[in-house]
Amino acid sequence: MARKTKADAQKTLNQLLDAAAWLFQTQGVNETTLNHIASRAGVTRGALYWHFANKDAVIMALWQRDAAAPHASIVKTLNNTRGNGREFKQLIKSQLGATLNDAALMQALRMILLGVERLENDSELQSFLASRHQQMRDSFKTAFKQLHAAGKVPTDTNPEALATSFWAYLKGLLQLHLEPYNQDVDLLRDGDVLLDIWLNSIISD
Amino acid sequence: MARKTKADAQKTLNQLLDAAAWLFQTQGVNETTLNHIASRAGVTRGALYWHFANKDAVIMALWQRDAAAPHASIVKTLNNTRGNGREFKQLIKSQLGATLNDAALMQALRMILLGVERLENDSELQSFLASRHQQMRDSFKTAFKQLHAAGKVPTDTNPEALATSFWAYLKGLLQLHLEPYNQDVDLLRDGDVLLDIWLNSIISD
DNA sequence: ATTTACATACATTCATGTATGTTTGTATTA
DNA sequence: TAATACAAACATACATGAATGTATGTAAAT
Repeated sequence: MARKTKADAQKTLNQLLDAAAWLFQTQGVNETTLNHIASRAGVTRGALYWHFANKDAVIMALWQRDAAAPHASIVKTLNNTRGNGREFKQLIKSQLGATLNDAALMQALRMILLGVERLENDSELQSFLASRHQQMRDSFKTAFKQLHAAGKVPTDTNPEALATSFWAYLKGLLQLHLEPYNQDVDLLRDGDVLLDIWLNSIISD
Repeated sequence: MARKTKADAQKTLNQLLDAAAWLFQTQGVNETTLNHIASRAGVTRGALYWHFANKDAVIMALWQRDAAAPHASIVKTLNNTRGNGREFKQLIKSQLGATLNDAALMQALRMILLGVERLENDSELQSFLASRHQQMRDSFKTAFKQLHAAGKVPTDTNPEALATSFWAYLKGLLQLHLEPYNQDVDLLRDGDVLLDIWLNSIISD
């Protein structure tokens, strides 16, 4: 009803994003309606439509707030990787640990890895997500090219294939971790072991 | 309008499933409505509701028709694996190839790997899919226990962890293959190479 | 005074589920 | 074997609810 101060408005915006993140995680993205989000944030859809154009905009804003910085950091780190095997392994494991412990980031990841189908949609969100995926894939490619040049990975294997392989492995692990199906996969507990299975078999120190 | 013979009814049932599979693949499961399915099958929702209780029932019927047999075959084969490394690798690669070339099965897989979010839903479909996942995971566990007992995998690593690792890898590869994001991952072309990266690094002949 | 930051109200569309109607295949009976 | 009853295999119609988007109202900050 009453107009809020600019700080208050920013606060409700964050409350909307918090509500969205929580709902996306607990009931899924597709099952979450704008009314759910607004209600849980203690406002009406009017407020939501003031801050966001639609649901896709909420999703992208969530990414910007919670995942953009960590994502950029990881990409940058990977791109700066020298061909040091031990360092790379350490880096991956610490980054995974940090990711798993960042609740907001994990919610964003869950959203991306599990929550978005949208094939033909050709929406802005679609290309938005595609570009983030591409950034990660590319940074892994350059990292593995470095390792390849330094002779830390089997030289008879295409470094791009290795990058694809590891990227698939990472996504698969996160998938298992996030899926409700199997409760026995817990990366917080077994992440290092599982990563080592791939890393130590492929990359030398 | 008119009543059909029993064979005709079975035909429309299959047409409904075909339509559902096509739509699930091209527009996604969540975006596909019962009306879409019925229209594409050349009938009305009345026919669909005659054959299926709801959308979940359609999904499960699709699995039964297209994926149940291959799935059971793979599970059985894995469970019967002796600790022969070379044989296991060959088996995996041939099974993946057969899977990729089975269009109907791939549609079902896409549905399962990409198309179903449904977390809290606690539906029959949810537990249905969970049980198939469990069957696959379990069969990989027994296979890797055999390989472990035969000394074909690093004996200092828990065979269950190896099974989880490979299962994650497989799911990740299929994910990359199916996702619209990256067109450059094609398992039909690179599947053997990518599988070998993991298999040859972990399993000895 | 004007614009911000919402709440409220409205219009519309769409998806689901169910109820009912209709035709014809099929079994039953005489 | 022909008439009849029943049920299968749908189509049609309806009732309902939910979600979206937009338009409008409004109180306070600036």
